[in-house]
Amino acid sequence: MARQYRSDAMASIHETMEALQEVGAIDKQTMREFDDACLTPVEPLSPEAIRALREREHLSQPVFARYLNVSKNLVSDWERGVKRPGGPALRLLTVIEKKGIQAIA
Amino acid sequence: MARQYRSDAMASIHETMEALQEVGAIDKQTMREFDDACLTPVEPLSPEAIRALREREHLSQPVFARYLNVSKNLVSDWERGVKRPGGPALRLLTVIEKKGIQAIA
DNA sequence: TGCTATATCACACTAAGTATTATATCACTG
DNA sequence: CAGTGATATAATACTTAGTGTGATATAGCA
Repeated sequence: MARQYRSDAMASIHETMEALQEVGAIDKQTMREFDDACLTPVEPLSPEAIRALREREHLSQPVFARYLNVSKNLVSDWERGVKRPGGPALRLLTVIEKKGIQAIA
Repeated sequence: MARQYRSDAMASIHETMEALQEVGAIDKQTMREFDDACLTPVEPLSPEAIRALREREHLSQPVFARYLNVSKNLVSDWERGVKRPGGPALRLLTVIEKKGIQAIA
């Protein structure tokens, strides 16, 4: 329950804020700062953390790779520490970590 | 309601399948094929489509960039057709297109 | 009048991500 | 037991996505 709370709350708050902004009740500046505060920070993931994440979802490397829309070799490289997931890839992994694979399926 | 149906159904079906597999009712092979069938395909996005997507969410380039965990210049490049979003970035954009920005917030 | 945010643009750089190929292991099956 | 297929690791070479810096132009707001 605690895991779901943050994102659900954020979703409804965001909708409310958007409505207020469209109606002119709050200015763009406030909306901008709100959006900034909304962001879930991304922290680097260790190779072990990536493997643990994939195995938590009961997925093989090839299937996991297709979920992320990357090549299967890249997942292998991530898990062996040969390469590090970058900007958008790191965001995807963070989303899966927080909300599960169904969030992006 | 139609927009939510597919992913919600997929989520619960996936949970059921996982439970069946853990209990040994279905084999890994079947699970693999099921996972494959689950994937939402990613189609390339035109520069205009990316811009339309961002504006639909009422986000500036810098804020949109922070949601995706990319630099603000890259979003500008995407929207002007200078660069094309690749593997993981394309998956992120597709998720936002189908489920909204709150899906990854 | 300035201040701030937005957006376009140029440029050089790093490394993420791709494709191909090969190998070893394990599970399933005829 | 041999054979097939999926998984995972591995090496290599290549392409380009993505970064960072800095400059410019514009529009809205105090």
